[in-house]
Amino acid sequence: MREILNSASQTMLNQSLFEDQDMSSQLGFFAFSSNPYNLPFGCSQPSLKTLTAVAGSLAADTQTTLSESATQKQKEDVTSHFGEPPQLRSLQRSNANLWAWGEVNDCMNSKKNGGDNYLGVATIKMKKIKARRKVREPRFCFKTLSEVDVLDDGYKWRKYGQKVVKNTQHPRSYYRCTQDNCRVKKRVERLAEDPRMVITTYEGRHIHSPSQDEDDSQASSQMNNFFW
DNA sequence: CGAGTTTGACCGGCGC
DNA sequence: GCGCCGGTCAAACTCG
Repeated sequence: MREILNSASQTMLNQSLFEDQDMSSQLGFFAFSSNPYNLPFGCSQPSLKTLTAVAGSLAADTQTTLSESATQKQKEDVTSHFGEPPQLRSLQRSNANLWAWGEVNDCMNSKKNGGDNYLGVATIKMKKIKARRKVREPRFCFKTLSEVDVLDDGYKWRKYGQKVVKNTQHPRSYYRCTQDNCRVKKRVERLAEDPRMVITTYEGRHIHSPSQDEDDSQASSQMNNFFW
């Protein structure tokens, strides 16, 4: 799995996917059908682009895919934005997974249906969020099948709050990076529809390398590149 | 004893 | 203006 992650990381770096402009203006999700290594991976709306790049590296191993319920328009939009790489075709054909573009729109505290204007809705939400908080750090959100809430991403986190969010059974936990001067936060909650799924949202950029055991140092370093 | 967690209080944005 | 809600604070508590 680490090799796959590293490969995906390199692919994304090569394609300069994580530009601030994209990250700060868009929000999305990237989902995996299983995560036996208990590692967070994947990201965000750069999603359309990222999805294409990362899924190309991961699909065979993790059965990652656009959901069957993705509308034809959504698939066409992906194709029109980024061509039709082999990876994307493989995603569209896969029957294995469950993540819907509609769910992408619904996931962040919204009960509204994403519908056809899936990007439009996400953009509107981000504008609302920006209006509410003047400074909004880049955010990544992804969904992972995991029994544990807090995924080991190589960084040290300190919990600073927990909140029961309306219409959800499971509390949302708030974490901050323990490193001095590092203002990265993450939120962890379980998906109401499927409590086996953990939704992790990162906000901000780490200004340091992950703290890791020696065995993992190389991999974690590349994980760092993968995310930020 | 220091680091991390828990949890009720508080704050600010938003909708009505 | 008021109430709701998500996010944060901070004191008390737990753990190693």
